[in-house]
Amino acid sequence: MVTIDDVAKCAGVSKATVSRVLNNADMVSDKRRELVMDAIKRLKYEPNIAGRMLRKSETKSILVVFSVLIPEFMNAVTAEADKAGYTILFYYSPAYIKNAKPLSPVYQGLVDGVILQDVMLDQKVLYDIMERYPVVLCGGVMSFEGRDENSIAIDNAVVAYNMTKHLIEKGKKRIGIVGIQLGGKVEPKFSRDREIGVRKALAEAGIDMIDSLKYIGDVGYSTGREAAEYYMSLSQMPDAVFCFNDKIAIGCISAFKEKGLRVPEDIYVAGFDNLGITAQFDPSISTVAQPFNEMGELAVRRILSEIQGELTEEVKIEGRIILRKSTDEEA
Amino acid sequence: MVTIDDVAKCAGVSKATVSRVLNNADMVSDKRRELVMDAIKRLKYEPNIAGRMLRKSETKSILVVFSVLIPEFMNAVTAEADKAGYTILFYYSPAYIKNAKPLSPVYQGLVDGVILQDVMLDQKVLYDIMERYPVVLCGGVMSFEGRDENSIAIDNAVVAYNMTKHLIEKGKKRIGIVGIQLGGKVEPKFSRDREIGVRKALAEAGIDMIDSLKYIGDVGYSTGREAAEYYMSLSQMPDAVFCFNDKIAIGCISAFKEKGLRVPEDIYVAGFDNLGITAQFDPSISTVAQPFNEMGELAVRRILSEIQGELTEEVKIEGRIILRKSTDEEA
DNA sequence: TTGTAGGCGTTATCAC
DNA sequence: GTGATAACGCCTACAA
Repeated sequence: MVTIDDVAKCAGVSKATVSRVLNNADMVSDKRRELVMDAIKRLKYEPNIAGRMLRKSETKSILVVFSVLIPEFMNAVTAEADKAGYTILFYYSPAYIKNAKPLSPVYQGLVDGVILQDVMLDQKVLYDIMERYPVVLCGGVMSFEGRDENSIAIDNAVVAYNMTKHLIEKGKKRIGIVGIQLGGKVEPKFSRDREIGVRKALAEAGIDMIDSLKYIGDVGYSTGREAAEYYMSLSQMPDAVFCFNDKIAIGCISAFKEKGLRVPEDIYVAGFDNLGITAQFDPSISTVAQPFNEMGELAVRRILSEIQGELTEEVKIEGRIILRKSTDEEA
Repeated sequence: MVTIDDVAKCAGVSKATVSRVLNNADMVSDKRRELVMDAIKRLKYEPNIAGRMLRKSETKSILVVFSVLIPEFMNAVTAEADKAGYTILFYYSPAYIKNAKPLSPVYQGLVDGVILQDVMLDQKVLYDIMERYPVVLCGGVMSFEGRDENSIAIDNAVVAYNMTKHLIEKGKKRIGIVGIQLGGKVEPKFSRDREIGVRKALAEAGIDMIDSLKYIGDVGYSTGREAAEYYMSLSQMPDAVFCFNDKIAIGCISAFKEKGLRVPEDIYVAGFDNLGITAQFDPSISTVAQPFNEMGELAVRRILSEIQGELTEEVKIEGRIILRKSTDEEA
């Protein structure tokens, strides 16, 4: 391991000087600063986290706990943190965490803050973490009571409302929704919000939401298949199905097609998330795109401002509906 | 923060004794051990990780650098490490890394070892990391010269050979392949290996590989679309296309379908990776499944044995071809 | 502007 | 068995 001593020797200065260069103290002569920078590069030196932590109780790294991989988000988070000299570490976790066990790195104090992306925890565990670190929530899977500015998500009700309005304008009246349950039990906030949006659009159009057309299951293709089978078993099928994620929509469409139903001719199906595959699928799938780039950047900026005790401006991020063939013959 | 000193004072012993109690050294008298345990409980003492890390230069965590998310792999890695009391941290990186910048956690002494999953680095950077930490390679994206037991991947040539044999048995003779390039430049080892397998199967069947039927591009749907367009522009099209990943296969099939070509009736298409979507797609897609669970477990066991300086037995893992409609009318 | 020195909390090596 | 003590790598008074 390369230490600050090695750098100092290599650059022919004292380790205090090296430390000063690292910490941007500007009372270092340009000449020595350059010497030091050179040595750092040559030796590929990076300050040892343990040493720094012990001394400053600061690690310059942020933990992102995630349950869903979104490359765009990961890229954005990593890049934004990098700008500020922070390192992002990812920790993979199930979408729903009941106890704190899966979060050991959090408790080891190896990071300065935690971003929870698409992870739903028991409120007690959440508050326990929040006592130790700044926490930012991402993805709308759960809500903070109070600290709403630390919750980063699109307004799910609004986009669901817009999508539903589109279906209604296309003449659909019997709209089924497929909601999401995590760990076979809990419906995350974003799913409940989307339902609220759907109901609002229906209500405004004077259409009754038919409760029996709501199906709920976990994330994944099979939920879509089950939903499709359920709908096909009804005496009167829905004329459109709004699935609360794309995998569900894909499973749903596949099951319909296998039984000879045509999408969109016989029934509309919409998804959510704008996975790459939705543009490739036959039919291409209407869905909702989230600005994952912005979300990642925002999450990092938010957590850094918490860590550094500053305030940031409130930024709104918005989902955008994308209409494709599965809900629009002419698309 | 309560330290080991506080505990020592509270229990009326030296901190050395407290440390011994904590580290299960059994040369502590029962009487003092109890005293210490009592104090620890009363003060809610938890050893400071930074201190321990600094002293032992052991972090009990492993970094997994990945460019492709495979939930099965991540689960397996996390679970297997957990068994041994290790924590897995993930670090997201592009598939092809030219310099060491994206690997800062490695240099910060945050981890005891590194698993590189589907990440291709400059050889110089790789060797540099290997000088500092045990490294295990996963996914066949590059090769170790020498240390082959630390390279975990299926035998890509063999499965590609098997898939090609299947195509040949189905009567196909003009077989196109779509290879993979990372960062727009480098063809990873697994792609080259797959080509070797294809060529071998063709050679054995006495069929000439038609070089103009090889297309190469990056991972992703659009490569498949480009390949399809390329093939359709030829005076004589291939009768089967073996794409070296599923996204490419999907893009390829989509483009064919849009031009009115039917898969499998007019042309066969096979993929690689067994993404969930391949079973849902229309037509369902023949592909190769990799045992990601085993790979994850194996990778962790391998790296732990490196860290602890033990030897493990050599285990072979194998890919498995899965035949579906896209290469088999009756499937 | 630079270097020296002390200490953050822990464990390991000594003596006793 | 037990207790002093010396590191581990870093940052920051303080002295020069």
